[in-house]
Amino acid sequence: MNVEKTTGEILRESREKKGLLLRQVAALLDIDTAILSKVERGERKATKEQIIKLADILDLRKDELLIHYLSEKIAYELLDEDVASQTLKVAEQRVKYLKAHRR
Amino acid sequence: MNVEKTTGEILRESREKKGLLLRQVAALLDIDTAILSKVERGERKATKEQIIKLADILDLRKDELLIHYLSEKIAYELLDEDVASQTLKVAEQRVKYLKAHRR
DNA sequence: TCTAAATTTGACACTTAATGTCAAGTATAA
DNA sequence: TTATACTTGACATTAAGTGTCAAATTTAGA
Repeated sequence: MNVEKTTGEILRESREKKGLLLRQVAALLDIDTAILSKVERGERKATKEQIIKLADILDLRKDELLIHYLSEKIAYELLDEDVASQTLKVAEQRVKYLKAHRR
Repeated sequence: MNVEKTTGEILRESREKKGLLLRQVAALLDIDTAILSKVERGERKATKEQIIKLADILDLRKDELLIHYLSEKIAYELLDEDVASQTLKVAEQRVKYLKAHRR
């Protein structure tokens, strides 16, 4: 997983590679061009639903894009914590525990 | 790190061990008793500031409690994703990358 | 048991963050 | 140029987070 590119960069590159305009993709997402522009430049975050649609529109692997997007979101949430790495390790254990003990 | 207890359970146990009342701790946090009750029972999330104050009030290690709290928050955010574990692994790489390349 | 204190519950108010639109501005390229 | 694409910033709307209050319930001691 490429951790050096932002989700926005991936989206922009993919869109340009397909020769699509912001306007066109935004229309498919049913949002204003301005938002998509901001998403691609990292000024705004997309919603999960938009990411899923974008994967479809841009022929990207849905799971990969989702992991990219979610991990970026979480990384930014924790970036200012100096316990960030430990938190993520514990979070992994928690997820494992919670999924096993699903009520 | 104990991943089987919720943050709320830890807070309640610690408070009771000290013989403090909800009313008393809530007053120190400057919130209504109702909120603290809900936090301890997992019906509401505390804020980060409240967690830090609680560590002080209840003589808990601040970093440990914070990791507990943050990891729980993140685990719940991802619990419904079937890419949860992968996301957390990638998030770790991201944090490492972002911290190294801090602008 | 009685009853006072502690806790829980739910309706609601307030604030902040997220998500979006719009229109005017800037950049690009034919 | 000038038309098209993109960006910017002010603002509106909506959703989520955080809180209060008062009534209901539970708990524990006399």
